[in-house]
Amino acid sequence: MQMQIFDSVRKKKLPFEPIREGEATLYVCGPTVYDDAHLGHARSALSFDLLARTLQALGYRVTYARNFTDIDDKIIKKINETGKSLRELTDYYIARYLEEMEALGVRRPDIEPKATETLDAIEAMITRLLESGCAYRTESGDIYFDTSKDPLYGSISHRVQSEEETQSRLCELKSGEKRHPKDFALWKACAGEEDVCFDAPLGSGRPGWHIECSAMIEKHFCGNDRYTIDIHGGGADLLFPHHENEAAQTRCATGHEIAKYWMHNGFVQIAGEKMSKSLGNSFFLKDALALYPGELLRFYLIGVHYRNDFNFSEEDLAAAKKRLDRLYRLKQRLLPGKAGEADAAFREALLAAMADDLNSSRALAVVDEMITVANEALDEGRADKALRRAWLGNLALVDTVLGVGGSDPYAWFQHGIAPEEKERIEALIAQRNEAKKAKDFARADAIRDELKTLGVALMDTPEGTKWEKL
RNA sequence: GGCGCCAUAGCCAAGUGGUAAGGCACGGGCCUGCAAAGCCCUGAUCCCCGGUUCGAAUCCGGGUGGCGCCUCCA
Repeated sequence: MQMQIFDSVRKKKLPFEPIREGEATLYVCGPTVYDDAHLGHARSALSFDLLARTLQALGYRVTYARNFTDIDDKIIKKINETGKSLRELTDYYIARYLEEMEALGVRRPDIEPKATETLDAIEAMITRLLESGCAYRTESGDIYFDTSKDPLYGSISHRVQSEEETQSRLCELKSGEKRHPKDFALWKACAGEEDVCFDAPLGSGRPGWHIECSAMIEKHFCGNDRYTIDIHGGGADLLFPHHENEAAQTRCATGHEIAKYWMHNGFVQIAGEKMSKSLGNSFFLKDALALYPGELLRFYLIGVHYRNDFNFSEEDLAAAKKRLDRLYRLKQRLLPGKAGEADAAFREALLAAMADDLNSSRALAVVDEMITVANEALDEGRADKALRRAWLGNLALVDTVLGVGGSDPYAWFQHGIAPEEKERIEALIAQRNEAKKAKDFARADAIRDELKTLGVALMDTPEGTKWEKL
């Protein structure tokens, strides 16, 4: 099956033709670890988790890297505010990030490079840029990339600067500082006591943000003479200037393009507005995960195509919960039982949706239709062992490709119930069944109402009474 | 100011030239002691105007509305 990818530089869907047959190399811009992750970080991680899973399901050998920016102005600011060490602070947020991503079912990338562990490659790349004249040093000791040296600068974001803008801004530039408004720092000279500096042949200082990704990619991937990696991903806000700058650095330092395809995920919005740290309207994952199962958040978030904006709302989340419940009810009907091979037509439809630029929304519709067909056959008593095994196989495939539906259905419906509470609920259900047996329906209904006030819904089935936490 | 994205039933959301997937909610039905669950049935001509075409939600032009990038940002 042919994977189609929407390339955000060429702005169209293209067949994915990797640098090396049967392999796929992926690099995604990860978080700057100075604060808790929010739903936007989850969206990005989830989008590219789906990409990695899909490519794997299509038979590619995937090498996936996602970085941690662990040296940056904001991190330094926070260190100075809190009195913590750089490592203390960044290790803490990295651990939190990884925990939260795990709760969302995001698989760990193969490579998780940190800026502070890539200084050798960063310095090597800056040195090359200085030697080739693509970078220059200012009086203060900072090193800047000279965007005017790259004729292809702007080709990633399609941004062309107007002459006027360039002229007017140029006048404001102080002498001794950067030469052009679009030039950006590769290396920042040590700014004193409050700064975090590394000793380097370039002079004591620290790397700029953009150079780290280029250096990491060069360090961990080899590519061919035209591209270093197949796919570069990240949030839509990184297209400019971050990715433009990355591309320029790599182009000037190595003579080839950094990536063959670029993919950018849309934003998570709260009440129709972009959620961001600077706007102060962040919905942090730690708060979301305290309220909802990670798997539900995942299911909710992948219900919208990755390139569209996602508007978060509690109502929509509740609807997503009901939709996922349906999957787990089917699974409950099929268990205990062994999963066999997934149905060929189902597999084809699911993978076709995902291979089409990660159409997870369509993939979920395929799953819903499968659930309906299975329930229908089950209702009509024509579900033989082979069918049941295939359906469990389908659900296993959904778990592999989409990362949802892999939990135990009982655990799913009884999320957050304490053992003693569970005992009490089951005792009440036993009493109700006694009453039902004695045809004392008034008492049976009274017990059901009592359970309802505890947030427990009952379902009488041929296999006994099932219950769910609402 | 420059550049870009989006606008589909009450809500969420696929669909990128051939006469509108799926989910939630609503209503009706089957099933059930009654429910719940499950299944069946029921709903939109796709923001507005104009154009291209045998044919457009899908292409082009012009509006209106929302959002984003241009500074750190997933």
